[in-house]
Amino acid sequence: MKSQKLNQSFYLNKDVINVAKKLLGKILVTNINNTITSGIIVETEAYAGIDDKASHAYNNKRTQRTETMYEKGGVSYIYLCYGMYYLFNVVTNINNIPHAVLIRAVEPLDGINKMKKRRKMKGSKYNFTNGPGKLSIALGIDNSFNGESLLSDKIWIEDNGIKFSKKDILSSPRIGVDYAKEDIKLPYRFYIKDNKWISKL
DNA sequence: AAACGGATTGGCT
DNA sequence: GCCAATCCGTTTC
Repeated sequence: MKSQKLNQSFYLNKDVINVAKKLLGKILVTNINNTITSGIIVETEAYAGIDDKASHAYNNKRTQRTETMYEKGGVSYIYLCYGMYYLFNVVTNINNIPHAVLIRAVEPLDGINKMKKRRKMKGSKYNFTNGPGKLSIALGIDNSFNGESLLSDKIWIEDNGIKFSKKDILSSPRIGVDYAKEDIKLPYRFYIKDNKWISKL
């Protein structure tokens, strides 16, 4: 099967949980100055908008930062975490519904040497895309990608025909959202069983 | 194997 | 001023 860029309708899906699961096995690609780097998405988290206490858009919060999430599905939402990491999210649903999926880990595919170089790791023994901050550095994603269309030729997601069976898709509570009160426990993190590139068990 | 602290800055209470 | 959708090198059990 020929690799196929995901189209607008994929991102307009109104069920962000379903999109988070369907993104597993898809390929996240960046093209920066004609350098292609990519990875297979193996870990995601759904953030379900205004009713989700873990979401930046909880309670319909609109700020300069969150405004990107209110856009029509199919753009990227990038924000700075802990003052030093740019995390990549896929905006979903229709205009004004601020749903998003955080990509937490990818399995390296194309441009592996380039990704290692961007990560500036000493030696080669380290995983370099098994976490949301790491994969952004590896793929060259920074704040300039905020609001960028996923139908563009700078960053996009494609379907290579990879399919995981249902029993290989596991769920858990989301990582690092201890502030989210009762929503801490929601099983909105999805990842591939036994995949060595996920951020943690 | 686990625990800890430093890096570094935007966005709130 | 404090905390955050993190990561890494170092220290301690």
